[in-house]
Amino acid sequence: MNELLKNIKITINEGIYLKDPESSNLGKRIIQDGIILIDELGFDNFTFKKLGERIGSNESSIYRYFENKHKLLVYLTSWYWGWKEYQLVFATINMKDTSEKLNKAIEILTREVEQDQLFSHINEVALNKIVVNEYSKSYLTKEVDDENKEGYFVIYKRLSGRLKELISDVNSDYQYPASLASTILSGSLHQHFLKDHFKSLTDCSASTTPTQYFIHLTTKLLNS
Amino acid sequence: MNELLKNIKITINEGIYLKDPESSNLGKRIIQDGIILIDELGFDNFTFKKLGERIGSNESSIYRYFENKHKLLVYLTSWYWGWKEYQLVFATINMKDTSEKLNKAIEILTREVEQDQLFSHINEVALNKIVVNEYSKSYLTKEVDDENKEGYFVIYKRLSGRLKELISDVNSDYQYPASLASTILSGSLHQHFLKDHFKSLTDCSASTTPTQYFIHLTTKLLNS
DNA sequence: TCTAAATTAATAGTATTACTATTATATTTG
DNA sequence: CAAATATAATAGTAATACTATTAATTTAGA
Repeated sequence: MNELLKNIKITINEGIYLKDPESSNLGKRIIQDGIILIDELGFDNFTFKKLGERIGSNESSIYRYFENKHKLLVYLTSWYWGWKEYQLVFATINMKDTSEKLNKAIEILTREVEQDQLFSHINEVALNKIVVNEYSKSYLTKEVDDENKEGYFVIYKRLSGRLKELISDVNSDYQYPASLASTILSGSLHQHFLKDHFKSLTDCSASTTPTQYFIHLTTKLLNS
Repeated sequence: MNELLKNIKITINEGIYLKDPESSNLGKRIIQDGIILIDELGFDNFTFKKLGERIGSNESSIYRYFENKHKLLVYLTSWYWGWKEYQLVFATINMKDTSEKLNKAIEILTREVEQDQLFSHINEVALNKIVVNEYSKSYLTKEVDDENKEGYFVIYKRLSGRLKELISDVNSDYQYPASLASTILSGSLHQHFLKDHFKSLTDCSASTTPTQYFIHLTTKLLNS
């Protein structure tokens, strides 16, 4: 089993990068240290120059992998959602009960992230923090429609679609499965953000998790 | 009544601006044309230089009102939430039935925005688009905790608190009133965004509104 | 109404960002 | 081992996000 897993690679749309960062050592360092540095500085303060300094390489070399830092963010967050999708599919594949399956999916998509040994150069905990703090910046742009057409957000859309299907499998009469799926996905990031910065705006805390909130909400909505 | 309304001014935390833009003609043009220009260019491409050119004034004059464009965004979005709060309070003040009151509040907070004649130099339709596309950028920063301490987000927090109270008034046993309130507020912006750019991720469209989705969701959740 | 104070406009300048281009030096591959 | 490819170093540009200074204009008070 572990041998099989070693061959898993999360596939990212080729239009997002100029050169596949998985194809070289420098590329992997760009990803590995890029994640750490964006987490540390925040995306707004992050520059390729700073990343170059950090990895002992040159700004211009990084530009040979990614056109600009926005594309790097799209790459990293796509990877994150691909990783979540893989977990979701893997964990629910043998489940038969639709409610159990949906609850498992919600758990995977809303829970606190832990390090995954499978992808050694990726710090998933830091990457999750990037997704919570910066994901919306990747699509809240004037170029969103063009980039969407180019397939930059396919992984996220596919994941949201899977969740929507699971919702409809539990209750095919529910009228808003797509909206509920997107509410869970983006709402979960938001609740995690609120518990770290705006405690008064959420009931989530150390003892109450976004997972509990969203499972309760979904259960109530679908079981009438 | 109209005379009374004419004196309404939405009060913004003084730390957000250097000089009150409501206090001068130039200040009002900064707000009025700032809204149009941010809507047109997107916040990322917006600069004080471009705004200066547009209003026939100088970049450095704008800096005397706002330290930087981030503060202008915080100002504009605060104003927006203050405007929504005023609508909410005004519309629900004489209502007795708690469910009716909550539904009215959700309607006000999630509906399509229309021009308000009361505030002549503010284009609320454009401002709403700014809030949908840019609001999260105002708090997804490394400075969020400091700015929160300074009171930059009080209006939004107060509004979310009001919604939370209305939720609890309908069903005091519901365990997640604060999370539900923030889910409705930020989720509504998100659903509006999705229907414009990612139709497959939402059930909202010309015929189905975010208001319907959130009222259905809230009703189901609170009435057991 | 005149003067002083305050505001605004114009100009210039700086550090940083977000790149591009060129060339030199490694490294890999056939 | 040569050729191809990748990387590093250097330099340069246009735009951004400001700050400082001074001049012109407006406003407010005596």
